[in-house]
Amino acid sequence: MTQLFRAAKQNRIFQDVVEQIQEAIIQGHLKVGDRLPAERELKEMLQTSRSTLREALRVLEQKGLIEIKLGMGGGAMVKPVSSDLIAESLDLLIRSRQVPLHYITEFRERVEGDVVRLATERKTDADIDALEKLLDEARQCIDRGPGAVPDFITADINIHQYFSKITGNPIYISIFKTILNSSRRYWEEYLFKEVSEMNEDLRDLENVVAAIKTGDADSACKHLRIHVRRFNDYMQMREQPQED
Amino acid sequence: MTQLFRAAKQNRIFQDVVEQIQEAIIQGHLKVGDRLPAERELKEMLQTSRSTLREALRVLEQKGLIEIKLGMGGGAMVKPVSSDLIAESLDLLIRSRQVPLHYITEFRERVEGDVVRLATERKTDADIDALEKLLDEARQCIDRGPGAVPDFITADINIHQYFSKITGNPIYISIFKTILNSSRRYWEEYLFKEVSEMNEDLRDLENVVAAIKTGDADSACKHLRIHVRRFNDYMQMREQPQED
DNA sequence: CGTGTGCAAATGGTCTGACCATTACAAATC
DNA sequence: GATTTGTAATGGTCAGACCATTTGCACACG
Repeated sequence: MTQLFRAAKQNRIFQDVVEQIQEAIIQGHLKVGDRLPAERELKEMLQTSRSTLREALRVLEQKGLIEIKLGMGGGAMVKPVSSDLIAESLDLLIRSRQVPLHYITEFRERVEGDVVRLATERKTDADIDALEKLLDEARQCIDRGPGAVPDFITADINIHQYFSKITGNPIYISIFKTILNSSRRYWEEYLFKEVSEMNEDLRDLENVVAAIKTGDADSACKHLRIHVRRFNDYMQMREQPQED
Repeated sequence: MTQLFRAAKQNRIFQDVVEQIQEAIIQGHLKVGDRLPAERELKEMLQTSRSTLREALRVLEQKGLIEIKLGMGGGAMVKPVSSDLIAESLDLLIRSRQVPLHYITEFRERVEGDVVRLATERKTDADIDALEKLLDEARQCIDRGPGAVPDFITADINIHQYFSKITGNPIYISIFKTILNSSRRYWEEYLFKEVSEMNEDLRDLENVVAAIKTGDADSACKHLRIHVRRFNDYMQMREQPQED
């Protein structure tokens, strides 16, 4: 009765292997950058077959805990846990349309509104410069005409993403990186069919940046929320044109 | 030149298989509840080996796209994409301590503050009843003495989680489900060593619920933020007692 | 007729051993 | 010294076998 518990392993040995390695990483016994033994060694240590071990490695890789390189000197390395892990899940959520658009919008409207508040408090002069440069890029895309819409969307995303970067909080940064990139396909499909809409979008963002610059958090938040809400309404109108 | 592109498959055939099946699911060719062919059939259709196919299935399973059951009549079923997918990523983030506690707290303080605002707007009488019942459970745990601390924490988590449920927004629900459960280990380690602290915690929550009940969103938000901040400070003091 | 029991088939899980493809490094060659 | 070539380590793939679990059906038994 010395080792209490251990060795249940339901069915599914590979799950057991996953948990052992994952725990070793989280507990710090395996540090970032460490290399796991080669598969043919590891299978001996774990007393399992190579196929089973490899299934476990696939899971760990998908979890973002390890990275596997090919060839001699390759193998499984422990990866730094990145907030980007949240990305794929959110992306799947949005792409599979399991979550109605209005929930995504509600989340974005409120949380990003809060983000620009934080950004207003924490901005530096360099941040303002960077934002104005990004606004300029967007402006140039509009001048280049309808062919530049994808670039305009990219510039738009960069601006929104920059707001979260100013907060310095990796959770905000990661969540917005995901939600913006996942929403991109909607924008490409439904928005910016006319130049006026690009101008409207740009004007909104200019207002937000101006408010951040002058330190008016309420105004920044307000303009951002109006902006998110308005373009959401455009998309919903065009997604379900049966509305009256 | 009829099939343009297809069949690049770098190295890593299983990746190719993952993408094909994933795309079929997202595009809707495979619907929720559909069963994939048995492994021995699928490997023929994809012209690959069973081991390679199985590595692909492990990845899809880890992504939460399919669920695999054992035995006759079992096999891989397409699962509804759940917001719970975000959970594991956040959990890994928090557990591996890659993100300093104060960022997590900042995120929680602000976003959960917003959640209780929403909850104040959307609550029903049944919600208030449920919340007061949960408060009562927490109260009873305190009466049961120090041994009931784990139960008290569970009750505490349930209350916070209920706030997000009232919003009805699956993104909020999923994010808080995760962040609360992941934080549990901190609370168990650092908090509630004395009854007074449990009482303090309970009083805070009672204030929030009371504000939600009377429809005072500002008050609900304020009390919640104070609460989150205060207990964060407790934890940080005890985590790094070298501070002066 | 109803019921329970056990067999059989389908299916995922594991194992073995082989071979291929890629990579790094060292040795040989110019 | 630079370039080429070989070699060994390592992950990727494959084929085929057997095991464990589950379901459903047939058959025996009451």
